[in-house]
Amino acid sequence: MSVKQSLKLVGEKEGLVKASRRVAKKIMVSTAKTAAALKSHSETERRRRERINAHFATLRGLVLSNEKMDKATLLAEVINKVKQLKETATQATENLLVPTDTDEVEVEKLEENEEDGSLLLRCSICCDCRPDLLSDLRQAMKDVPVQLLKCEISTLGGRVKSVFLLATSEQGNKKNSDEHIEGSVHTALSNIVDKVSASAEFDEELIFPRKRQRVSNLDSSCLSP
Amino acid sequence: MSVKQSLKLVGEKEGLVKASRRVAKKIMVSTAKTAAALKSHSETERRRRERINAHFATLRGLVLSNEKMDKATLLAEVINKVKQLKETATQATENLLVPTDTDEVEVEKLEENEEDGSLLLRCSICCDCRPDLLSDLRQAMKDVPVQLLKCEISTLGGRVKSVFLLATSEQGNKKNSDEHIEGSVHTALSNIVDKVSASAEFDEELIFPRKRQRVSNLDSSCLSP
DNA sequence: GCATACACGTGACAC
DNA sequence: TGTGTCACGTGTATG
Repeated sequence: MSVKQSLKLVGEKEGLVKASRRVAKKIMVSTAKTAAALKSHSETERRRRERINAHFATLRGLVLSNEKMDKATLLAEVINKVKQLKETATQATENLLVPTDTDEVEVEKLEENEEDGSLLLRCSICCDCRPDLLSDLRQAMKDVPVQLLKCEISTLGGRVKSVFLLATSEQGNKKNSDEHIEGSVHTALSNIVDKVSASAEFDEELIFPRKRQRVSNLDSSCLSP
Repeated sequence: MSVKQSLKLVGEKEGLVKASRRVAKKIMVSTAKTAAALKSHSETERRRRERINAHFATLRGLVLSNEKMDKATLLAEVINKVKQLKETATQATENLLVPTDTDEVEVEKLEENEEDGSLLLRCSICCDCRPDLLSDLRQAMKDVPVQLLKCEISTLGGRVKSVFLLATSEQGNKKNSDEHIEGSVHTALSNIVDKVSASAEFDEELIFPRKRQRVSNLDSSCLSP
C-alpha cells in the first residue's frame, strides 16, 4: 500500500491528513541533519515544559492548596490570591495608620443596610500631634449621631493619623440624612485639623484640666467600646 | 512505496516511528466514529488551552508588566509578586494592629548599630482592654532605658493591641546589656498582661484619679514624641 | 541559518 | 463508558 493510497483512506479527516503530510514530507527530506535538529527541538521543548511546570508546582505550594489542582483552576486561584493580597496590602499601607506629611480628612461609606438605612463609615484624620487632639476627636464623635465601632491611632515623627470605623444610628431612614451625616463627620474632623494649624500654641494652664477630663473619657470608651 | 518500507527509511528516529505507527494504526481502524471522537478530542483540548491562556493573559495584566513576557518568566514574576505581597500583607496584619484572642508579648530586634551598640526594637502587647492600661504602658516605658520612636494602638471587640518602636540609649555598649534590655522590656510588658488577667475587677473610685493623671502624661508624650 | 516561544493534534491515563 | 487533563513531538512564526 503506497503512502498516497494510504492517505486516500483517511480522506476528509484533516487532522490525519496533516499528520500524514508531515510524515510524507519527512520521508522525502529526511537526512541525518534534520533528524538531529528535530531531536534537539523536541528536547528544547521538553526543557521549556519542565521550566513552566516547575513554576506551576511552586505556585501550587504558594497558594497553599495542598490538594491536586487543575492547571487552569490553579491559575484562577493564583489570580484571586494576587487580587486579594493586593487589596489587603494597599488597605493596610494606604488606608491604615501611616501618617503622611499632608493634613487630610477622609470619610468613606463602606456598607449600607437597605432595611433600616444605617451606614457603616470609615473615616480618617491626619494632622500634627497636639495634647488635646484626643479630646477634640472624642468631642467630635459626640457631636454626630454615630456609634464608634473601632478606632486606631498611629504616630510618626510628630504626625498623627487616626482611623475610625463608625455606624450611623438606625433611625436615619432618609438618604438625605445619610449624606448629611457623612458631611457632618467630615466637617467635624476638618474643624479639628483646622484648629491644629490655627492654634499652634495653646495655654497649657487652661487646657490641661479640660484635657485630663476628656482624655479619661476617650480612654475608657474608646478602649472599651 | 509501502507504509512499512517508508517506516524503514526513518529508521532510528523514534519520534517519527511513533508518528507513523499512529498513522498506520489510524488507517487500519479508521471509522467515522473514531474520526468524530478525535475531532471532539482535539476541540476539547483546544478549549482547555484557551482557558489556561486566558488566565495567563489576566495574570499578565495583573502583574502590570505591560510588555510581552515569556510564559515561564511571567509565572516566575507572579511567584515573586505573591511572595512579596504575602510578606507585606502579613507584616501589615500580623505584626500590626489586629488584636488577637490570646494574650501575647513580643520583643524583636530590628536593627543593631555596630558602632555604638544601640538597638532598634519592635515590641507588641495584646491583652484585654482596661482604663489604666495606657498609664501602665507609659510607666513600663519609663522603667527601661529606651526611647519611644513610634507607638500604635488598636482595639477590637474589647481587645487591645499595641505596637512600639523602641531605640536603646546609645550608652549600652555591651551585648550583655542589650539582651538585658530586651529581656527587661519583655518582662515589663508581661507584667502588664499578667496584671490585666489577675485583676479583672478594680475599684473605680481609687483608680480614676491616678488614671487621669497618667493618661494625660501618656497623651502628651506619646502623641508628641 | 539558528534560537526561542507558542499552538496544535494526539496517545495515555484517570475517574 | 465518555470526559477531562496531561505530556509529548511537531509545525511554525519571530528575532
